[in-house]
Amino acid sequence: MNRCGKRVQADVLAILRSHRSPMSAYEILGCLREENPRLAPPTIYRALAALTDRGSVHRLESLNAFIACQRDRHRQASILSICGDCGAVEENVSVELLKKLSSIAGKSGFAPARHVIEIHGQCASCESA
Amino acid sequence: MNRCGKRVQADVLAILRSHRSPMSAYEILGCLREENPRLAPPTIYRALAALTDRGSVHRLESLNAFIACQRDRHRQASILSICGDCGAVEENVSVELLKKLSSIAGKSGFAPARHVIEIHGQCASCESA
DNA sequence: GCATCTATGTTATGTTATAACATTTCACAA
DNA sequence: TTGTGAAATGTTATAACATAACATAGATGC
Repeated sequence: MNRCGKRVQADVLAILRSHRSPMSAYEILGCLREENPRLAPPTIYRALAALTDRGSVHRLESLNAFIACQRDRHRQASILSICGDCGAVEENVSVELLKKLSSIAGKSGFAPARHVIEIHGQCASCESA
Repeated sequence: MNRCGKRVQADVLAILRSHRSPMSAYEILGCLREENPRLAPPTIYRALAALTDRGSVHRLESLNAFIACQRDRHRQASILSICGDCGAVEENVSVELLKKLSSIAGKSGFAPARHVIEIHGQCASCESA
């Protein structure tokens, strides 16, 4: 039974792509329940796990929320800038910064595996408003 | 009634300092309830909010957990390296990295206010083991 | 067909966090 | 000294986030 899982993943991704700002798993669940009222949290969380594994979706650790990847598939960690006013998230990638970060952590012998980089602040349009 | 609040904060900080690895709010609550069984979650969360505000405690966003600050008071954001094996957290500060990060986010006009930088991986001693 | 494997569905519950209101404490003035 | 108000804390309840554990359904190979 593989088709259904892919279906849920596609639905979750479509919903996330139609939003500029992050959504919680339960918000996504709410949307999908309009079509299929029997959907339960584990289904959503499984779909989100698959999507984040492949990099199509990013999890915002500091918000407990999710957003569709805004760039081409990249295996590098993203730098996610989160506007506290409008909720919009901007995604950047910087190999150079990740290198520097790894070297700072690596001074003590630490071996980095996953980077979480989130910046809270105000986006350009909210700031000028 | 100011003394009691400070008291709870001091107790929370003492417990966090006696642990090398992060603790969840409910783990802290469990410890403090041995002394005072009537403590409730909001009391702990209020103490943690005060402590994180002053920088004595850091919140690990990707773990929903807390750890005592390992350095002198610093107003800069920390780089927190989290060992997935033993749970130990190492704290680093790098003004240079924060500048670079701010400049990357700032290219689009984003104004950073709070940085969240966490690295999951393996610490030196777990790696060599 | 039927055994078995894996994905998915389903139920229940665990974990994290906070809203809303009650109570206590304390400062300070009448 | 007692009344009043402000601020901290206590208390109850519940919201929000996440997963364990088991049931069921389809696919695949025998």
